[in-house]
Amino acid sequence: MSSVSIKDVAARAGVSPGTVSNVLNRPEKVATSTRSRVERAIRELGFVRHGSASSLRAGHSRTIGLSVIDIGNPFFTDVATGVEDVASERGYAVILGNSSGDRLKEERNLLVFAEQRVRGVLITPSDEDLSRIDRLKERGICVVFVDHPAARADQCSVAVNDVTGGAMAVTHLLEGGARRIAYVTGPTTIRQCLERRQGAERALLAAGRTPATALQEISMTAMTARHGQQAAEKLLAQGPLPDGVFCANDLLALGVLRGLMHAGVRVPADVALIGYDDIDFASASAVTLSSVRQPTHRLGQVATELLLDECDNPDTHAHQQIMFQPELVIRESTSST
Amino acid sequence: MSSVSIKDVAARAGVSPGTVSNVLNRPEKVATSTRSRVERAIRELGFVRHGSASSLRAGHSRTIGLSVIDIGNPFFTDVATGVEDVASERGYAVILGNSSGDRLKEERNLLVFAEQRVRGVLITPSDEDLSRIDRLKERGICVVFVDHPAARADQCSVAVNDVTGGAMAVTHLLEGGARRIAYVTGPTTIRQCLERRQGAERALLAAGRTPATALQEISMTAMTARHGQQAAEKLLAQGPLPDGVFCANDLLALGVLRGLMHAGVRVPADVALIGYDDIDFASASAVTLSSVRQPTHRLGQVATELLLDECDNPDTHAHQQIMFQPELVIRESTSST
DNA sequence: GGCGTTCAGTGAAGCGCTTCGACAGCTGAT
DNA sequence: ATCAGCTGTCGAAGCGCTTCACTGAACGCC
Repeated sequence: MSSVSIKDVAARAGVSPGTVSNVLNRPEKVATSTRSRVERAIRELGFVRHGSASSLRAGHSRTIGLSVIDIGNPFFTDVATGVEDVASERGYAVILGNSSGDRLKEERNLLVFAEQRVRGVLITPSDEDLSRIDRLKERGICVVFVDHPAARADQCSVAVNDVTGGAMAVTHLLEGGARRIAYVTGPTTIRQCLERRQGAERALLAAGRTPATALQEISMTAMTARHGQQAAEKLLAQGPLPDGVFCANDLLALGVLRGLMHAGVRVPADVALIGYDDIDFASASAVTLSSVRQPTHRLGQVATELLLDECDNPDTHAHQQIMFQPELVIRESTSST
Repeated sequence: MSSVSIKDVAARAGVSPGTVSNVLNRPEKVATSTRSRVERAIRELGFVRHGSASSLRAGHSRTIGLSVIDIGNPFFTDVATGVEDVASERGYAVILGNSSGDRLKEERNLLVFAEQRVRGVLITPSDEDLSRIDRLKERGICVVFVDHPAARADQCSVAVNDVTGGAMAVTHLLEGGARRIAYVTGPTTIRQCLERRQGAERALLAAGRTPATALQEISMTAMTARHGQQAAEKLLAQGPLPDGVFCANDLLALGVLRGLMHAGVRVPADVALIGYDDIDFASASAVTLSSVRQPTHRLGQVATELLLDECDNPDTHAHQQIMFQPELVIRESTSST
């Protein structure tokens, strides 16, 4: 059973193993008649190239590693499908690693990638210490950052501008007539949360407002719907309600929405509400949720293209730090009409 | 640069390459003092075992392939994390393949798996023609079905009982006092939709009702929130409202909820509503959604354990077709109190 | 002291593939 | 007739590892 090797194919086609390898890897070097003879033998024997042998000899594999923080998060899922699309189209396999934000797990994943001698790695780093990334590069493995702008010019990255996104959201609230705005966010150690807040402040300044007085921040320990509901309760308890609420992600926003509705607050009539990420469920809630959409799928595609370009053309490759722009999605929760 | 091989380690530790290999693979065969000397050399040189060379020689790799229908679906995402957990704990890498329900893409993924000589494959088959699965097994690659009960005894599988789930949901509606029940479903070609309906009918019969008159089916072309909302509009247009609605998934249910609320129908006071899958957002909606939860994460874990057992102990391994039971999750949308 | 036994470690063979220098056969220019 | 320049194919070397038959040394035991 099984294990048809290149030799068997060669014997059947009456050529040498080297020629079979040429058919596989540089078909243009082989005369048409020989080629079709070999191809027939391959089909007849059901030959499948042995990837390990191939990459052992060739010195590189046709796999890439993808290490993300949480594959359960729709954001990363979308990124992953983008990666998968491009990779599989180019004949690459994707090895998935989920770090759960755990430094140790991430390191273990990177080790697995190194053992598999992946061609390159796509990674959303789980923290700012990038020494382990350098170690990969010393090994000759290309690395592209995903959703993390590279600080260095010798490093590709793709990310989405969170400052712009925050500004868009708050500008939209202001244009809808909001005066006092609350920013419901997760842990302030998260870069995205911080930058979205910066954007919010920038929007207030641009509208001639003072962030210190016009913006109230509610920081929660996690970014789930449950925490959003708690945030709403906090808002309700704290005295006069803001008339616009910007949440650092949609889950928080859905929680806030639920909390406000339970208290009889009307959205958007009493309070306008906007989230971030535009997850599927933003358009499924009782009051559909305005949000800021990121080109997640494209993020994965472009990251993969950059990575494969860097691998295939190490000399001509120009490192790029690509920053995508988010997009405002207006729905019922901010449409006061 | 880089590329520290087993030979370099051997030279540094003053042993033969074979001994280094033993330290890596059968540490108990090596004297403690030698072992620690080798381990130090490994650390000092930053040696990383070459997976391709290893699996070429050993005849099998430490990777498994996971082919799912839609990694964007939270169901599969949860399964994937379960798989990843077990695999990475046992030192296996997971190669991800997304078929998007496309037969061709699935076949391409399986080819990639075969080239990588994965140890085994976990697959949610995208259709019922399983000949390509047999071809894999001829190659000596173990296969475990995920969310698809195997019809054959020589094949492992894990799945969740959809008939039971459907019955649970409808029994719950009946116990809450519902008399006329609507089943909002997706395309009737989907096995899950059919079986959940069978469960619904079984529950009605058990309660002494006639499915033909007590159950009204609304079949939509897709299972999204938008389609759910359309289903609600259909229900509203069709005359007397049912007093219980069972949806084949949560997205449909959220759409129905939204459609009913917009029309001023109170949930659960006027209509009780239950979904399926217990996605995160079920507990985040304006009226939290009762649902049927499946042990998705566990599904992935168990599937992987079965697979690795079959790989590691081909002789003693007993094929199993495991059927998990779903679990009822009661929330506001069915709590008439 | 000779003998079997166990324990540690050796080293060569070879997994299936790619690569590259060698070479045969041919064409067309000299 | 000779030769340079191709094109197409061959075949051996070797990628880094595991495996296994083997060698020595150490240790009782009669």
